[in-house]
Amino acid sequence: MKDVAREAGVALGTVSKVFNNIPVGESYRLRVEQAAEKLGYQVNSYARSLKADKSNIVALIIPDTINPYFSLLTNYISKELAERGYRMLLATTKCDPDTESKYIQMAKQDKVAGIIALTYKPTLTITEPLPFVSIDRYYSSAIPCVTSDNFGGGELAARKLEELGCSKLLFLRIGSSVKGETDKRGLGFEAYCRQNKIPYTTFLANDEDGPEVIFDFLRSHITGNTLDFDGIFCNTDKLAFMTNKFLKENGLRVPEDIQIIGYDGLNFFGDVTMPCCSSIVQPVEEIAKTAISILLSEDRASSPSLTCLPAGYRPGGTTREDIN
Amino acid sequence: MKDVAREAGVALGTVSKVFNNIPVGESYRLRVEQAAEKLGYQVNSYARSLKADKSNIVALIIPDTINPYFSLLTNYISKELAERGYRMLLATTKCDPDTESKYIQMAKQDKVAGIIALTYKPTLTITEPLPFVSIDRYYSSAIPCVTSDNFGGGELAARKLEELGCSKLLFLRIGSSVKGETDKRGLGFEAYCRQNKIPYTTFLANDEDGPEVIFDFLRSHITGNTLDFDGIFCNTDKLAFMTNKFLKENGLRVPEDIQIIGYDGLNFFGDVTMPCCSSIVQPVEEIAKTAISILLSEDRASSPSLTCLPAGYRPGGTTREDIN
DNA sequence: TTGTAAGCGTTATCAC
DNA sequence: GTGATAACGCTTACAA
Repeated sequence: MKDVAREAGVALGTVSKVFNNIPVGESYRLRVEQAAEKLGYQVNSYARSLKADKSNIVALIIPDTINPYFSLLTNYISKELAERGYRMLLATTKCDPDTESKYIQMAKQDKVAGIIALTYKPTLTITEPLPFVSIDRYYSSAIPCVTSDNFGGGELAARKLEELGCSKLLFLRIGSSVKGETDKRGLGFEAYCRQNKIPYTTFLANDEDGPEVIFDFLRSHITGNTLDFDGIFCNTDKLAFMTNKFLKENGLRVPEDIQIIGYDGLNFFGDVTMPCCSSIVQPVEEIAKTAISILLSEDRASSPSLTCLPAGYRPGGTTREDIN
Repeated sequence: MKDVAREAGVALGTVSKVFNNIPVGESYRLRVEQAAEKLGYQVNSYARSLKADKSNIVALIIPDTINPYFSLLTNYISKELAERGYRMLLATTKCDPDTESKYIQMAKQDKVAGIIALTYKPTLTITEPLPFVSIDRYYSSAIPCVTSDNFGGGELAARKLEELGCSKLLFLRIGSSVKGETDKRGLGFEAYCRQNKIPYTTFLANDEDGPEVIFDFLRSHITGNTLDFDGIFCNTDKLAFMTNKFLKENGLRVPEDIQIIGYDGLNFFGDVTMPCCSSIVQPVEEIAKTAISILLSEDRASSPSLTCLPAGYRPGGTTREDIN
């Protein structure tokens, strides 16, 4: 910067002003810009952040980027941050609470503008005034949480199955043993069934158990070529996909005899022309946008502590829309 | 840091030494650590980077994190960098050359330790001495490129299909019109066929064309319930998946009558128990490790300008291993 | 409007 | 081994 000032024959402060869009004599501005160009000058963002005691970097802390839902989320958060002039620091935790804490520490050292996290730590305390937004997990009214309307999505799944002619419903769930907002998917489903007097069964498993327990359960409900259920709601698309595969391998017909709805709205290879199953679609892009809006808003104190964005239904081959 | 020094009753320099693991009297070290703990002190990485004129952040520039191959790569690069004490800045470009350039600029300003990029810019010039490693696209001997052994993978696919009893081979390709290392997949396939006198056909399409032209081509080779080919090698798993789906929908039997091998080694939902097709598996984790090793090595000048890591074959339901 | 100088939190140098 | 001091590149009062 000094060199630029010398080259342009102006003072240091003037150069700084030019790069901060602070009004300056037009002739000066030109001279500075030319000098900067000539010298290939670039502002040093560290010096800048040091001075300002903050940066325009946001940290995203997420279990991994392999799970398609996580990678979708990562993609949209990255995109949205870029549009707002922020950069993204990505940390993957494999759901390990210690790693999560470590990265939160690191992010503080890095004086990031804020943290967006999808964590599995049962307890989490953000002492600092550091902007923090949680996704899919509610901690306290002090930490804004953004998620899809899991309860409503569960209700919607039940209603859709009902409309599609199913009368013996089943809710299948596999997931983390750590409580989260996504557990409400099942609650919404059950609430709708009870309210509308639709018989339903629920089977829950934890990730640690593995999918085999789900298959065992299904097996125990197969008699010859029929299953005791004709409509299944799975808490994720992955489970819906696996259930679909399992049933077909066992001689059952999907969607002719059994219809399946998942949750997430994922597509094979991320290609919207290839939905992986009929599903309750998460508004991933909206979730990303909302999380960032809250994170960067001036007064986060006034942000709702829980934001549930509407999820919609999308057919994807495991339901019989044709007969509607 | 000043506060810590005062609290501990030592000089500023001493505190600095403690946090940099520079030998210091044990009693001093203890006092400093306690004071830091008490005050909740954290080093400011901006001040540090400003001083050092470099950081321990590496930028990853990639089209998106939706494509499963990209998200796998992102995941492993993130993991590997973390293990080496680096953090990762992620930038998604949607394959737009301008965006790519912009992010490379930004990364320079951020004084990152290096850049790993999977780009689609036909021309790219890294003037700076900034460490840069390209993935899947070779630019010049000055820019190290890491990729899988695409040529060898193509040969392997042809050999496997031959071993699996196929005699009328087809190579299908859809991809970017920008030349890249991955184009060698087809070359390897063809080379093997020629060398072994196996009849083969090649059909190439660009992303802009869309998959429909591939389907049209296939349609024109279907006669009743048979296809003119019995072994197909697709340049990506996505194409293999789509081809498989198309053929089945058109009454053809995979893998009974037609066997398909893709390239990438992807799994549904990233779950290794659910391969999406028989495939030539990219050593994604190795690619990530190698790229990082080269990027961070002291003398990158001595690094090979093109590193091709071996790709292996993995059955995945679209080939008939049973009859082997 | 422009120039000057202090200071952000570190690290490195050098007497002590 | 320890402690004062300068310097990294930038922003921002404040003085000119």
